Amino acid sequence: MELSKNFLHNDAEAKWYAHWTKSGYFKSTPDERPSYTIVIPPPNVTGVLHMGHALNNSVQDILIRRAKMEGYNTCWVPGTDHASIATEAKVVAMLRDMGIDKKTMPREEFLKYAWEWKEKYGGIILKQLEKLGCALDWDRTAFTMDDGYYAAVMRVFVELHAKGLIYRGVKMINWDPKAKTALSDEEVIHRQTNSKLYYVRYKIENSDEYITIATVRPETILGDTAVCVHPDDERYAHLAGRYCFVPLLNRRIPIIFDDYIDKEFGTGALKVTPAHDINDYNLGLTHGLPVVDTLNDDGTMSEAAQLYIGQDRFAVRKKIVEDLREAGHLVKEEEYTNQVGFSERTDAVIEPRLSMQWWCSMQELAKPALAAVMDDEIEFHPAKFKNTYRHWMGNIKDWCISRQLSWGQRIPAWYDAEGGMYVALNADLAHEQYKTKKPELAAQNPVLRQDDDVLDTWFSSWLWPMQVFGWNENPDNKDVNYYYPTKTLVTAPEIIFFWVARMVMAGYEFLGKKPFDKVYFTGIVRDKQGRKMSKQFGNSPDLLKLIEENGADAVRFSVMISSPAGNDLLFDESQLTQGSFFCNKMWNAMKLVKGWENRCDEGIDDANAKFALNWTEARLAEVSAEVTVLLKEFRLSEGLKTIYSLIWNDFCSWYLEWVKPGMDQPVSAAVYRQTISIYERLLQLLHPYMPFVTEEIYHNLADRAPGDDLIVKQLPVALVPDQAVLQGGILLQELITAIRDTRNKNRLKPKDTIRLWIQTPAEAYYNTVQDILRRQVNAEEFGFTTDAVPGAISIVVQTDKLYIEASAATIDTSAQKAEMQKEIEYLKGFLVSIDKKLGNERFMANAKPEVVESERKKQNDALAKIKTLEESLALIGD
RNA sequence: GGGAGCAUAGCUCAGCUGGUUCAGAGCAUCUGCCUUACAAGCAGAGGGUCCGCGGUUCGAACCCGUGUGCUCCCA
Repeated sequence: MELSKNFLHNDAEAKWYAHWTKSGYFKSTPDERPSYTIVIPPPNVTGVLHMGHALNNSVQDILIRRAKMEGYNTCWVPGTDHASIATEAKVVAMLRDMGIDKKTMPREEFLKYAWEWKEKYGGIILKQLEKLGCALDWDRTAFTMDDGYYAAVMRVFVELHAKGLIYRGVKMINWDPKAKTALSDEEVIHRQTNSKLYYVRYKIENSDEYITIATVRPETILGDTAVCVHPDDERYAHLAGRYCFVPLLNRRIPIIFDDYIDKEFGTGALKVTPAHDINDYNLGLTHGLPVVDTLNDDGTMSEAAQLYIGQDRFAVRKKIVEDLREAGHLVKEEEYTNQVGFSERTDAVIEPRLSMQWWCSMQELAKPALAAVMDDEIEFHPAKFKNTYRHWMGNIKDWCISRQLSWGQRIPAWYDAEGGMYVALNADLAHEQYKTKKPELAAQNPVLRQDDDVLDTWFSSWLWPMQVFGWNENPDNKDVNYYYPTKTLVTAPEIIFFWVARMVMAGYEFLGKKPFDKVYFTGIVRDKQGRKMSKQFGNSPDLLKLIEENGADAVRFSVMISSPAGNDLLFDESQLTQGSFFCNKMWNAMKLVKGWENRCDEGIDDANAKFALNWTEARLAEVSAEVTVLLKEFRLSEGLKTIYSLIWNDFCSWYLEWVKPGMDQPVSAAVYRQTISIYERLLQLLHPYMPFVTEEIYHNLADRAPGDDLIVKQLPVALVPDQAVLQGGILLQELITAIRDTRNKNRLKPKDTIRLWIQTPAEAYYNTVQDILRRQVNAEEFGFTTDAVPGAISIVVQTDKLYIEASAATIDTSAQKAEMQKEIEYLKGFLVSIDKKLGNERFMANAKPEVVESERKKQNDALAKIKTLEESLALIGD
């Protein structure tokens, strides 16, 4: 078979993903092996794959593939989230493009369109995960609006309601005037905004005096029902019991006193608008103020505002300032920065609004969920997020779960004509309740009206780790028992409250068990300038294009290599080239090794190659152990760096060069076989990170029996590396590098040969490596000496002396001397610091014995080396 | 306002339990090589006030305090 010059990622990716799927490697059914389960953070059904997903899903895929190799029965469950607000917005927009107004159609018809939209576009993001190579069990694909899932949400609602943990009530909520729905606190993003602070004066009743307030929202003046000052504020003490008038409306409102007021802010007088500010609302409750709701649900002024009715709040803000100015009520305005809440989904400015909504009481649910994380029954990685979690959980507020939308699980509450309410799993059961409660009226069989609202999407996704395994149908089923609790949740810190915390609550509340053992929080993907990648910014590259052009492995490599555990990663497209270069490097190494296949000779017993083999085996054992630890600690980026360096430096740059036969020379069959074996294990180590290229090369290295695929190959037992062998390898590398450096410094061309003489007490060692050494430094002659070689360049490696003779060299003895002197000086300084330490009583008394021992060793080594260097230096002459 | 985190080579970051063979990696830079696996490569090199200041310690990039700058979360 002719091998291509480079690794061709497009062919390999399509081929191997199809093969893995066909072979059923992604599928999982419970068996006798231990399970390793991950549920995907369900991406938004409206979404397309972006860099955040690439990171998140690469991490999950790495964990899953590694677990597979460790013998676990792995199950990675895919799925999507119905994303109430976002999806509804998309469908409404689609209808508008078709010339249809959502308001004109009944709910059922709208839902029909929504489902059509979902069927058509909802699977796109999952398809894209295939391109990334994700080993997902596609047969288990779940959706938060599936029938079974829907039923689970209903049950949870009804149960929590029965326990009194879900209730209906009027409270101040976050209103999104664009989506026309309530939002939870978590869906509001606070941003610092440049605003203006307007000073407006209110006339005092029966007086020529005015009281001046400061506000950033002058349009809410129309809803004012009091002016409030601090009881200790002497400026206003004389106004006790007095009234003033709302400008433009001349509504008579009281001046009230409350120590909530900050005397320093503005004028120390606050206008109170209970309908449109949470703090004002609370003041209103304390002081029994009326509530005047001056806004409609779309952010225009309501009838109650009396003025500007039907006009948008921001237009009115401008207008009312002009009108106040004209009427002589505007005292001054100044620049001011404040925090303004925006809708996470629509980016509309949030209106605090009093509204009847459904609430989930969180305090009780939070207790076990908080304890589980604090006690590390659920481990957070990195652990710093425990603080964030504790803080939120400790100050938890009730959760507004109703949304004024159509797309989502409709709230299972029914109302009768008299205002009675029946919460039940379905309409029939609601009717049953009605009949029991009002038998006389029920005889007429009236229609009960179902609540129009749907539930917050997170009220369904908090059941994700349970319900994807059919918890609602039977909490004791085989899948739940086998896969739950899941092993690791991989997600972004931004949804720690939205989702992670609530899943923990749901897990304990409904199943009595945690939903996952560990949570790994990835960083946020940022661009080169450090900005968070987002659609709005347009700084997120087209991931599918990146995969198409560079290959999925290169994309995964670039994302993982720059992704330190729990820290943000700065993504730079130039990192992609490093990934594809790496693929290519491995491809070429394969070509080299394959080239030996027909040059094998069973008769060759190559002692030097044996040294190389032993050393590489030891390195492989050493690094494998390191990688195991790194992966366990979620230090995936470091793991990848470690493997990268093992393959590129140790295997390609050292080992392959050491065992490479000369031109047209035969190669020892044993060396060939073991090289293949080593390469296989290297590929296996890398496979979780870069699945396609490794599988491709694995199959190119040798003919494989059906089912012998890298993805399912079990990791070999861990071996303990031989330290002496490792040291021998390091010495050899130092020798080679030192001699090459000397060659460079003396302007020897690569083709110029040298004669090499070694003065060492360890000749046996050199005998095992001399062929390698000679070839690597292009030495035509090699031998031992007990004395200095006149006219040769002398260098010291560790404590051995090397003499290099080269006819082509123009030897620069002064540079050589300078270098040696420099090193001697350094070593002497080093020695002084060690002597100081060893001579220090307190060091000797306090330091651990092994530290003292290592200092002694350092001392001896330094002394020996100084001695050698000084001897060499003396021989150089002038 | 409350909390968390970060500051190490030109850039991005490692550096676990304090111990000069520990100041490191990758990229970038410089020098020499088209050596038949790979120029998408090979070989070699240079580069740092470990943010400033103070302290603890026999010993500090690491621990403590403080200042400065930046980032994030919550209100």
